[in-house]
Amino acid sequence: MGSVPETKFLPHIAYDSVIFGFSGDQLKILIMEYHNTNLFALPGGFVKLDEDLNKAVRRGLKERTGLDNIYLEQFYTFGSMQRFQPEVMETILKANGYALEDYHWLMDRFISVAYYALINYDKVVPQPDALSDSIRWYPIEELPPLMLDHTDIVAKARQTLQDNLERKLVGMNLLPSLFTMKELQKVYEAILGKELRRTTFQRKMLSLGILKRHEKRYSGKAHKAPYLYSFEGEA
Amino acid sequence: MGSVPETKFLPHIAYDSVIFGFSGDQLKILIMEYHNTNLFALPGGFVKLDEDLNKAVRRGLKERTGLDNIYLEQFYTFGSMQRFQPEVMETILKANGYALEDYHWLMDRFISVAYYALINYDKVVPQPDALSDSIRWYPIEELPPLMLDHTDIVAKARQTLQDNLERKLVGMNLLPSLFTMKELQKVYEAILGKELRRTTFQRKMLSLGILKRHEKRYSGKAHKAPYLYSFEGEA
DNA sequence: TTATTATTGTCACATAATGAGACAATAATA
DNA sequence: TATTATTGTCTCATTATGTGACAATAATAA
Repeated sequence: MGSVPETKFLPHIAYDSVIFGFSGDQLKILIMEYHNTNLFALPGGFVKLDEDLNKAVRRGLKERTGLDNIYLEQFYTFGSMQRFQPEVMETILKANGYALEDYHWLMDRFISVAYYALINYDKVVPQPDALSDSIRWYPIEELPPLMLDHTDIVAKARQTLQDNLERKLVGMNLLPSLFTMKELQKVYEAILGKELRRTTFQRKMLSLGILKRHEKRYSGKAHKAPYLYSFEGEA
Repeated sequence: MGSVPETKFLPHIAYDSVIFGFSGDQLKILIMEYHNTNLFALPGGFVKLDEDLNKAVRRGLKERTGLDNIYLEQFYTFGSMQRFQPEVMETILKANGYALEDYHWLMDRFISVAYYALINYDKVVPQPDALSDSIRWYPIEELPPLMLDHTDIVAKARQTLQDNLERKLVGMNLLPSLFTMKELQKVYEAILGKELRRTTFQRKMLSLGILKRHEKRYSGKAHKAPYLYSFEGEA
């Protein structure tokens, strides 16, 4: 759930986004907290009457992250009756001083189309919306209790990300344009939730032929400096 | 699009189903034709106000195929503005003698959640609905022109089926409970749209440890009879 | 200047998976 | 009894992956 409408939106249809970033060797996602409610939720929003669904999601992502051209993938649409809990939205609206009559459409049943996004953590300054007083990164393993079925949505996003890890070149979207092999490996490990063998991983990545090798990065540490890489087509 | 409402449905939300069957070494899907319109479409329907999305789809599938407990997977939600063509629905309603005023909600914009189903061809007697005079199997390679974005929906269904072929044990759902290795191979070939090596395929399938071998099938042909197999847990 | 340390890039070998063909077994027919 | 088409299995080559060894090297310590 997200911004309160000034224009008209399609009733009963929402989207939620699981926005992944990578920092400190951890996979993280953006979570919002609503004013004075102790309610945590995925960033989401609604679709304008004459707006493409995908466009609506990109619009919302742009508002929240400031980023265009994000890697974005729709992965599931949640439509069970269990997610219909009007008292939750009522709590949020009341806590923010909105009159229920004006926003009654928000307390109807919603079906939510869920997307995940992969972004470069360092490029983002998360922006809360009108109803939430904070939006910040949480390690995927240390999420607060989320409202409605948002915990399920996160779980399914992660599963999909794992399934797509080889098929689509997912790793690249979570890193800056130049990175070391070790950093890339850490991304894969964070997504899969398990450790990988260094030599096997390195051989595999190089054999794909999608990495371009650049000069070394001198880290200041007492050991051999690693090469920097970029993905072919970037940098 | 599908049955005309007697009870109330969620506005703006529809589902479409790509129902796969396998017959004559070909992958086929069920396509409806609307009365007197020359319009072809995927079987679909709407969600009751208090009904789970997934339940709604199973309900529709049961009506159309007579089958319960179908293998069913949601794969994408289509929400572009391009799919909003009220004149198409107008044509269908007029051709069926419905008053537009009574069904105006059908001419609104719809977002469609798409599912694919895998069923045993021989167990199905397709049932048309109130608006369509026919529903029948078409080989996936020989579809008539479909209305709206249904051609895209079919293409995405097939792509998803291919992607899932190894990860999920998809083949089993398209065959009767007893089948030969060659029949199983034909299913895989039809889904992938390419031929596979007999010996490699056979070795692979047997190594999975999910096939149970039964007595041979004597086909009456002048050659060695193949074993019949079932999937572990069935038959 | 030289040894030490941690990490990197690469190689070598073992094991597993897959591609490709050979061939015997066999059910019906000639 | 020979022939035919197809099946089940085997073998060998090729490719991919698991696992460890080892030299190269950037900074630090001696």
